Amino acid sequence: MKAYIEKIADYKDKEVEISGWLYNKRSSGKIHFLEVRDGTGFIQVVVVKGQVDEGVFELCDKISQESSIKVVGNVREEPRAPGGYELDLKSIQVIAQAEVYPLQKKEHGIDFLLSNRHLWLRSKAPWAIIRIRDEVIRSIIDFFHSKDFIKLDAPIFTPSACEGTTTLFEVPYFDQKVYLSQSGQLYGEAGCMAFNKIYTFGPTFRAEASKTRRHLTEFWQIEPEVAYAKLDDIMELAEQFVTYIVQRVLANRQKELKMLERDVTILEKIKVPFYRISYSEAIEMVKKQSVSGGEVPILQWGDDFGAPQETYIASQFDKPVFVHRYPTKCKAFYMKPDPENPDVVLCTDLLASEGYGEIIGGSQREENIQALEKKIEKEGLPKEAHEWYLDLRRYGSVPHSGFGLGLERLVTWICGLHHIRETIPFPRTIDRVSP
RNA sequence: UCCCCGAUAGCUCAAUCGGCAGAGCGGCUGGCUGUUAACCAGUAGGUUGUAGGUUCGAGUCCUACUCGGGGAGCCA
Repeated sequence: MKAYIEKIADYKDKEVEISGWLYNKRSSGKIHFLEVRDGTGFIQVVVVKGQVDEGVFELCDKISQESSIKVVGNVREEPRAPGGYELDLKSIQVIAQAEVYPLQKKEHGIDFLLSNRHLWLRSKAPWAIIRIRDEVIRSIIDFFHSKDFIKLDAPIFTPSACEGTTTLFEVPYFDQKVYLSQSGQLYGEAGCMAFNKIYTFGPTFRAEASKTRRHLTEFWQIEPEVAYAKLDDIMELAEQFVTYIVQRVLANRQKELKMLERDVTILEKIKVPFYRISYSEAIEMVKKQSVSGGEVPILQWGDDFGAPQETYIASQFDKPVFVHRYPTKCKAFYMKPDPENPDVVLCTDLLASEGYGEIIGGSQREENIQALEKKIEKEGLPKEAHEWYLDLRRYGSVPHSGFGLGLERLVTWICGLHHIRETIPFPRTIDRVSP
């Protein structure tokens, strides 16, 4: 009976056939331990001399790492085996003997691993991370589906730059130039006027010359946009959203979190409501810390937070924290100023706990056409490019709000990783585009 | 774009004051009946990133370049 390792417990004391690859081999002369992976999991296969044909035993001694193999054997519960189950080998077929495999069980440098990313994906840590990423993606779709959001796919080719061209990738498009999308938001706003509740989910591109553990040039964004929603509504949506995803990963990817040695007690605390503080309160926190001898540089009201401030603020909380109402001058043109204080806008950033920093940025959008036109003019943005966007205010404008969540930053935090590049199958960074 | 660090065997790294380039892993050969990145013995494996300079002598010091890493700013 054909079986996948992921479901091996269902086949206890039965004979199964597993098609996979030889992950590792340990041998003691008259007993071989083959660690076999099939993509769905890892299992130890035992080959004892005398209990199998002499030819089978000899063959097992000669199979190289990562050779593709089919094994047939009996599934047995075994506490000494890494996965709790073991396969007693009956027969084995080598599909393709692998050449000497470049990746070893011992340590490797990051440059070597990234150059061999196509092979590195087979190793345990990348395998666990990408499976968690998949669970996050499934959770995102299920969450919005359960709330009757429509998935609206924003274009990847976009016409002339809406927010300036410095961080956009330019691509030739027949006899003109277009840019790779850096956000689906403006299209999402059009979508929410048509479908009320929508979300976009797709790759986005930023040509920022950023060289940090939090940046990729190609990354995936989820951007819900909701008609008639105010800032508070969107913060509630965001905390429910993040809570749902984290709890789903805890429920379905416990084994993978353990492989990554993630402290799940931290994740177990991720439940609504999250903390909420204003930008002004956050500035005060940083000041107070500095007065009592802290090392985080102090900021004046009106300055945007840098990495040290953001890390400090997030580290003061055991759950993610919303920082809302930033100074108007720090934020994008489409954000609506607070009617009670026009110096700040109705925006919110969600900072992940443990110093992982911003995972969500959102706001209530400016729905008044005059205010929006004034802002576009003031920031020197091309008016023609925004005409269709202004139409959304001309024809039945309503308050609306939305946010953007960076998939890879979320996965980095959930997995407790040091660097974002491990959360996407083939990372694109400023100086690496292959494999 | 700016600042800091690095490049030695297939991989991860040593090499004292400028004085014979070495270990583990991986490969190969052999041993081992419960291994967990198995272990033990033997063995092969080098244009020290590139180009130049100083020196009796350079992996080591100097200059430039290339590639990579870490951080800043900006952001998700």
